[in-house]
Amino acid sequence: MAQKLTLKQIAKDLNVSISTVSKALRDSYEISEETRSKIKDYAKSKNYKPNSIALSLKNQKTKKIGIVIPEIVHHFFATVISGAERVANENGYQVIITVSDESFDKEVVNMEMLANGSIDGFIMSLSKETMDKHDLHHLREVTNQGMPIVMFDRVTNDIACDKIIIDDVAAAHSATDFLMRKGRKNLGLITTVDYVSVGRLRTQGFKQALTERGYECENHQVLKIENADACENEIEKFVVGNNFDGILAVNELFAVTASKALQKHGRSIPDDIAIVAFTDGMLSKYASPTLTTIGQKGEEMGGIAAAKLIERLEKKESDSESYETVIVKTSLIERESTP
Amino acid sequence: MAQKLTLKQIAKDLNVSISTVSKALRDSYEISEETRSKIKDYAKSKNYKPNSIALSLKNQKTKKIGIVIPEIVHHFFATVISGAERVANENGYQVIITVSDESFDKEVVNMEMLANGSIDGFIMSLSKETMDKHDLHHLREVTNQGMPIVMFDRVTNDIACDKIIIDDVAAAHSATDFLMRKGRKNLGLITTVDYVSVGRLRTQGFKQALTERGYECENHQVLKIENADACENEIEKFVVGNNFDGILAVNELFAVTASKALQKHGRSIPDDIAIVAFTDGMLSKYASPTLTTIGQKGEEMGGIAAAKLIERLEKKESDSESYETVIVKTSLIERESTP
DNA sequence: TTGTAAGCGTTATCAG
DNA sequence: CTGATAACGCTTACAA
Repeated sequence: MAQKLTLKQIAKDLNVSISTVSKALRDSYEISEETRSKIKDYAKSKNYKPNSIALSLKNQKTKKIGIVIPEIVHHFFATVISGAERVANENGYQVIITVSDESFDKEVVNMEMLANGSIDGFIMSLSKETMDKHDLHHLREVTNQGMPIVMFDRVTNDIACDKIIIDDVAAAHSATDFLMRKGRKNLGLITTVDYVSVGRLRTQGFKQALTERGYECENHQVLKIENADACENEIEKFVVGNNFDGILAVNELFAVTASKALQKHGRSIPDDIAIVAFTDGMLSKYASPTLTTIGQKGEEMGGIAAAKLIERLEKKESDSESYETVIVKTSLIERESTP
Repeated sequence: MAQKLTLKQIAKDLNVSISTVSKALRDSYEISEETRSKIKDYAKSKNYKPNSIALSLKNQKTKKIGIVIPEIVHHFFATVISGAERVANENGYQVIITVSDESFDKEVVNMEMLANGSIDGFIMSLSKETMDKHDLHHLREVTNQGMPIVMFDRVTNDIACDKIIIDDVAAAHSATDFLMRKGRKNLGLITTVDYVSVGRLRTQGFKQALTERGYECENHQVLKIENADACENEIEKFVVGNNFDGILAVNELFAVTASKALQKHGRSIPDDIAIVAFTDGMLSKYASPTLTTIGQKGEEMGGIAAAKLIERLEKKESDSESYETVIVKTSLIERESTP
């Protein structure tokens, strides 16, 4: 069990000073060709790798990015991580993941742990509880220290930072429009409670599309789900008890649940009732019938978030205190659940 | 943008020495009640948090665990991360995630990066390519340095480390048995190529169960999928072209694909043909019909892996060079795809 | 009770 | 061309 090789050890083994070793390995012109290659050969043969912790301390940067998400066992967030990880790696960064479990307290604790020098910046999506309480002191503390944050999906305008979102209003609007163009007139929306920003915005887009076409959007056409784990009965009652010919759902889970409930009651999809869902994940592709979805481009959002963050980390600080909001285009992926 | 607070800064602000501050904050008996509370109050008011990088360097331990997995957008691996992250956090550790994308080279690079002091130990599942080439030098290098590895799911016996697996042979055996007890006589297996350890072992369990009951397992009863991204046609041909009344699939994706192909050809599930799949994920719960599965307990495996690793990290080194293999019990979750 | 100094592994500055 | 020294932030003998 060979001890980890350090500059000191190499210096001792080769009877030179530590700084000579350091310089030789970094190809300094100050070191003679001879010693340089002697040292480099030795280092290579022993597979020397500089200690990244020491470098972090010295350089005051860790080359690590903290990702804070509400959940990891969730297709959308997993794709975001995937995209962020890829771009981070391409730029010599690594990602540290923490999960808030939709809890404000866990979000605070996780961010405090990471902010103590472990990382250079954050990529995050707010927990439900944080959005509900709207307590953002932990985020302010981080930005006040000069540590940049890039938010995605569930964001807030009350923190100075870059944001990566999809245009939820427009996407919901165009999906609703799509259903109406297919001749559907009685539309139902299955969404989340309003404090979840994406749910609220999608609801807004849905309603806008309806009123623009002169439909009134009665309250009973919108179902707001508080707890996704126990939504089955609610959704069944909603879709079966109303005379819809089209459904828009803000995520796959709500959509599949609705689809199954409808089929159980003998309704045919898409003939009797069409379904469009947000989030293009596994369920949509493999449900029966397959679901028409609005792709959320998680991979892309994650990649952009990482790129933005790294860009900010690497440019001379102090300049450009202007933050940007990137809106990632969504696209409708038509499958069997719409005619 | 307040600069990050350090001991040095506190010492200067309060006109004491750095070590006095350090000791006071750690409640050393050496420091007088008065200075101690003065320092602690000040630190608290300014929200001082020790720099974790400096601590890592000093203590030669990072309190970080590296997780190396083949894929992250994959329900099973996501659950493993979730379990590992939870247990790690409970013990004051954080997790750094890297993804090999099933590539040997990426696995090597990722592990080398992390092994340079960034983490205290690894939790990992081998990439397909690594299993295929069976080149394990990067793993040996890590263990030779005295850095522990805990492997899960896709493991090898050629590295001295703890392992967390399910009993794939037994699970496949009992699932096959289950189908036979339901009166099914013509069974098909959809599995992966043999170098993926779990695929090989599950195939073995399947065959064992058949021969024990006196069936011969002809080759055409086993379909080995090389590339999961393009398996649709292969699976369709296999399940439709043979006269099966039962199918065992080594993952959900193969199972759902088979299910849809069969339904397309007018076969009824489970009446004409029953299906059992490994991995209890989203697809199984929401497919039509819902799938009977063998739960793989990813969350539990991740938790055990983290616990084992942390246990090894925190016990006096040198002792106990004996490694353990934990076999996590699986359970059959019966749903609509079996009678 | 407080402070000084060495050390963790690096790099950078400056002296020899 | 090579080496000693300080610094990054923290802990801990040891000195005062």
